[in-house]
Amino acid sequence: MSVCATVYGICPVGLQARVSSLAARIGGTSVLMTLPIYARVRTQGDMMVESASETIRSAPSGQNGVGSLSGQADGGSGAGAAGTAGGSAGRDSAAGADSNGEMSPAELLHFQQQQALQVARQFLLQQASGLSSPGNSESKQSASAVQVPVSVAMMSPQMLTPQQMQQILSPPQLQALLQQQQALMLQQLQEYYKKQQEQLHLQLLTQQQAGKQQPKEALGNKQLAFQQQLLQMQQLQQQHLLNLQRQGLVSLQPNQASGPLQTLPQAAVCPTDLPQLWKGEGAPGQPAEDSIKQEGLDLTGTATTATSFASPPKVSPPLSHHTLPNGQPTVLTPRRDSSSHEEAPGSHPLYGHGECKWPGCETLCEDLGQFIKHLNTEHALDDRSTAQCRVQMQVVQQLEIQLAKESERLQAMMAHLHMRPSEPKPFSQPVSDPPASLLQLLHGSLDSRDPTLGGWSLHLPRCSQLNPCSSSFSKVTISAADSFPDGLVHPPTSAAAPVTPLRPPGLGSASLHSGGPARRRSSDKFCSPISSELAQNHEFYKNADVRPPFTYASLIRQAILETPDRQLTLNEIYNWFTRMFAYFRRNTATWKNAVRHNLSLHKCFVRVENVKGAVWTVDEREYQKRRPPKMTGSPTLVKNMISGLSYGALNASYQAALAESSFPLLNSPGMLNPGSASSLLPLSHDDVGAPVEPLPSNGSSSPPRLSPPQYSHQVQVKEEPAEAEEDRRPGPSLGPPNPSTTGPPEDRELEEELPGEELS
DNA sequence: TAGAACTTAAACATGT
DNA sequence: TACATGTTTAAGTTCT
Repeated sequence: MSVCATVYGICPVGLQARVSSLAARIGGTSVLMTLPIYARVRTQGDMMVESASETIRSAPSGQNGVGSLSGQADGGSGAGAAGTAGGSAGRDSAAGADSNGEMSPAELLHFQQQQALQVARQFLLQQASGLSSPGNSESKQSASAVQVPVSVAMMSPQMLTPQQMQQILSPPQLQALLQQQQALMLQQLQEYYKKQQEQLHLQLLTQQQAGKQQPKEALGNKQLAFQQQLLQMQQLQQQHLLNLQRQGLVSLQPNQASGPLQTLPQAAVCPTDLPQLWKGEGAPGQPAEDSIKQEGLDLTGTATTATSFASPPKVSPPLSHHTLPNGQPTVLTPRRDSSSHEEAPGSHPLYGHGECKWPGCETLCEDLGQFIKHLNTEHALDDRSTAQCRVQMQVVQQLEIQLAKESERLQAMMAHLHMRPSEPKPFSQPVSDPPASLLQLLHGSLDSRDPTLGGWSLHLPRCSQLNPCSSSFSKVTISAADSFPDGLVHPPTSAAAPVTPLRPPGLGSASLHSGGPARRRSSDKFCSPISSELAQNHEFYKNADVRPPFTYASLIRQAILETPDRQLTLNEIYNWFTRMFAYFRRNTATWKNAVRHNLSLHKCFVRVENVKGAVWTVDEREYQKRRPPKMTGSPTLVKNMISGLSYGALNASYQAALAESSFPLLNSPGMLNPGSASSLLPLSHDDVGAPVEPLPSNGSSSPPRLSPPQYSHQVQVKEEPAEAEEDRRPGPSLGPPNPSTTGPPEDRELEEELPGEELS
């Protein structure tokens, strides 16, 4: 049996130990884990984004942050060389950078875009004769401004961690949503990139006429700018693809790069002339032969690009390199993977598949040495290289901004669709994603292009940068094949079971800490419809060695309430635990003691002498009473708390909560009117989804001795001894209310004393 | 930081 | 005596 660990997810703190122990428990069994791909590694690209001018000086190879995914096993020599060159270039250009240092990124980008247009103009002027103008007709229709489709937001689920999404959505919903996202994204991506390319093409065409007066001298720089603009688009595309990958929409394994990836590039394939322009323009300093050399290879057919995109790296380097329509040295994920496989240690971030991956270059280099030579000659310190670095920075920055925006939009959408309007809290206080961490995640996205990361499995270690728990994660093997599009690993077992994430479905943020003892309290205490969750994920808990995200008390209660007569012997409770949860089948040592302990400790469990011995029942009133933590004061406070608690409940059992399409807590009169707890409905909210029989029938049908002792009055029979005991206990409880003097079971004592006022 | 809730472990008592 | 059951205490963790 495969073991599903509950460790994935953003576990704020302290899960590490748990994870470790869990990992230990899992032992030799196959482990499926869902890990949020919270890769967070600061790459050169990141740095560059952070400080533009600085980066130019120090990270000339920052383009890797976006483009080069090929292994950088050796980043040393080659990168070092490039770095040196670029570094000096940056230094030299520092003056230039400083000169326009006042320019904001947006302005800079605008300026660059204008530059690109001018370049295109000039370039077209120059090449007017040789360049056929295909797509004249099509160009007109795509004159709309370049917009990032809304769906882009869907591509950055990093904004919402998988956990958050899980908390918000039930597994089926989550899956459905993800599927929709996938379809929508792919579709929109296709349209988007098509538009982008068409627009660029249009720009070129339109400039053909307008730009005839432009002086040729500025051509070089403007070509560069245009190049950069194209690069931007390509990188955006890459980013989107990466996001897709992160979501699991795109397989992590190269050989799994199937449908989505294949369709995407196909659609994204640009008109053949565009790459030609890209190459044909040939950077001023770039040997014409280089550009010409490659034109013929990749730009000939889109079909080729499409196939090479998804196909394993066996494709000839040149071909594989033009997987992206733009003719850009694409580094799409499949290729990245392949790169990681193929590229020997002695690779360079700017060198892969026998090509120079400098933006727009793609010069074929037989070996690293030749590449280095090429790098030093063609991409040496000059204005062009510097500008390209600068643009690369801007690209990264823009991508981040864009991702942030779209991710926020996604959040808002999710909030709107799945959360109560009255509950903005869940998003206002995300589990782990304040705006800052949003950027971190965004960084992570970009970082994922870090060529040093051989594969996506490397997300694990990087997780540590977000969460201290990750070190444990790294011990666990993550199988990409096991990942579902929703980014979760679903329980390997029980095909019959609902699509449940590996993490106990009800495991929200709270259960992430489930390693920890008290984590579940919010879930179980506050109306998590444990019964419905158990009903829905019965198979999961039954088969997966996952600790249920409920407290012992809630589980015991559930066990008891599930029986017709609402009473169980201790042994039956044991049996229920073992029957329902694989976890308790394995870890027998402690939990039985804990069960007994809880039965004794909590006042809500009442021992009833029965014919066949002692049985345990639930005093629902007491159980409800103990739920709300100390709450005093104003109704608003209470309301706020309820709101917050409902989020906790959602965390704990988002699935069940959504299934019920309402927040039990909010709907529970008992909760809203704690004072009326005594008038609790026969079935608490927890029982909403439970297959509990009608009370009367149960009561009547149950053995005579003690009619359903579910409620206090019923329990009285057996409670007598208990009460008597309590009476005997440090007396004050019955005398003048003096909680402080109550005996050890404060639980019972205290609760007795603040029945109504507690929440009023 | 304190307190509450929870888990875990253990000692002890009682009954079978 | 061994085991199951039940009570109680204490320590530790996590969250609020």
